[in-house]
Amino acid sequence: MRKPEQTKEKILRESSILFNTKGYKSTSISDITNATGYTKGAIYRHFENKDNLEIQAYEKMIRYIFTNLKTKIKEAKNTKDKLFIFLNHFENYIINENFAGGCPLLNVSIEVDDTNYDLKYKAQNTLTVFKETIMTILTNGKKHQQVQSNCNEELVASVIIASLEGGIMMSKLTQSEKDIKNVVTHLKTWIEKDILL
Amino acid sequence: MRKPEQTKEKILRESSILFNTKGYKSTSISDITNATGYTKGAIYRHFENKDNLEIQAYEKMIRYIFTNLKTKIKEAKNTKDKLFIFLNHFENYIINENFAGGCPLLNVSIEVDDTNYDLKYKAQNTLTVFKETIMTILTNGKKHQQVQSNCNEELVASVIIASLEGGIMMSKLTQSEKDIKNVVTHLKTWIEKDILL
DNA sequence: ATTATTAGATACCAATTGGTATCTTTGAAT
DNA sequence: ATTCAAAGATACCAATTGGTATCTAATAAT
Repeated sequence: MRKPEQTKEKILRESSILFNTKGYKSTSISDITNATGYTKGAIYRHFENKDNLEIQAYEKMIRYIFTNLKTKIKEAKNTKDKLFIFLNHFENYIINENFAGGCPLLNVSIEVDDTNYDLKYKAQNTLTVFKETIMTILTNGKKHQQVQSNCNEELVASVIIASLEGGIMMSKLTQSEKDIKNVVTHLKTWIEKDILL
Repeated sequence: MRKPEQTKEKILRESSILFNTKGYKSTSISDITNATGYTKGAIYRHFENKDNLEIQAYEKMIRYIFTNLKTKIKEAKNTKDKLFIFLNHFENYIINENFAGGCPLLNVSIEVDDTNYDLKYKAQNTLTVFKETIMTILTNGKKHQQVQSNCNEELVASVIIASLEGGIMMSKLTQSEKDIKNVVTHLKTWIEKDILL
């Protein structure tokens, strides 16, 4: 009962967890063979090399995240709900058990240097999409008279994402939900007071 | 003309740069011999093992940072100046050329897992000191009627540090000062409006 | 000047790394 | 039932890893 598609999926699934917890460079091929039960032969049949596996694993994580996030945001009716869904999503990197290792974007951003060209490029793209997601919510909010007209979308996007990512870093380090919760609490008050109408 | 003290200093100096740019795990002993011009023999005479070198290098960076930061904060007369010095310090991780690799705390926090016990402990301690620095400024500010009496010091400390670290991550990734500047701009307005009296 | 000590260089080590070539097994098509 | 391409296992490879043992050279004490 051989199912090559399932094999590739399992390799991607297990290596994603390893990459996002141990780190990309620190995860060896043999770590992945141990986790999956497959051998090198199986891995190198489905992936050109380790770099390629890293990129596909990262893309799979991000695709999963955005799929979830975008549908939830679409379902939300007003600007406030949409923004709060965004906040809750990041809070979940710490609160929710099945996001082992925290935010994939944060992890890759810190780990990559100029030698990891492709992975860095993917992460840059992720950040752009995150920022644009928030900016679009705010711009649409303005149109529907739900956001203050003097709101600087780009600045707000920077601030929201930065706070959340930093909060995740702090909470992961201290193994406590305290900091990310402080951040989310503050962002919610700030949004209601200074951004929404 | 052999100066063992200087040798150790040079090894620490060069490896600090490598650890903070390439990453701790990704920096090999031979990277360090190349950078310093010394050989393995010299390194292992001064440092028990690589883990120990990593820790001493991290501690040296943090000690340097806190020494600078604390004197500057002490020199500042009022709460606002003290807090702004803190912000400017983090902004410098991106703006200033001689902070290659960004914030050592952020880098270590993301890289370590449970196997890097000592380094993780050091980073946890760094974060605590950062938070306490801000909280002390705020508490003293309250005493001198410069900070609003309902200010939640712990929350403000979380938010300031999280935003700054996240901003650094974003600016490092995009190789642009935009995000960290957005964050600092916002924090300054927020502090003046909602924290100071 | 000789000696003792220590700093640093050299030469090695086993283990692990990513990667490849080859072999065996599986399952679908004939 | 046989054939055949593809999936995955096995066995290898050179390069690199952190680490050690040993050797040489430099300095300080005598």
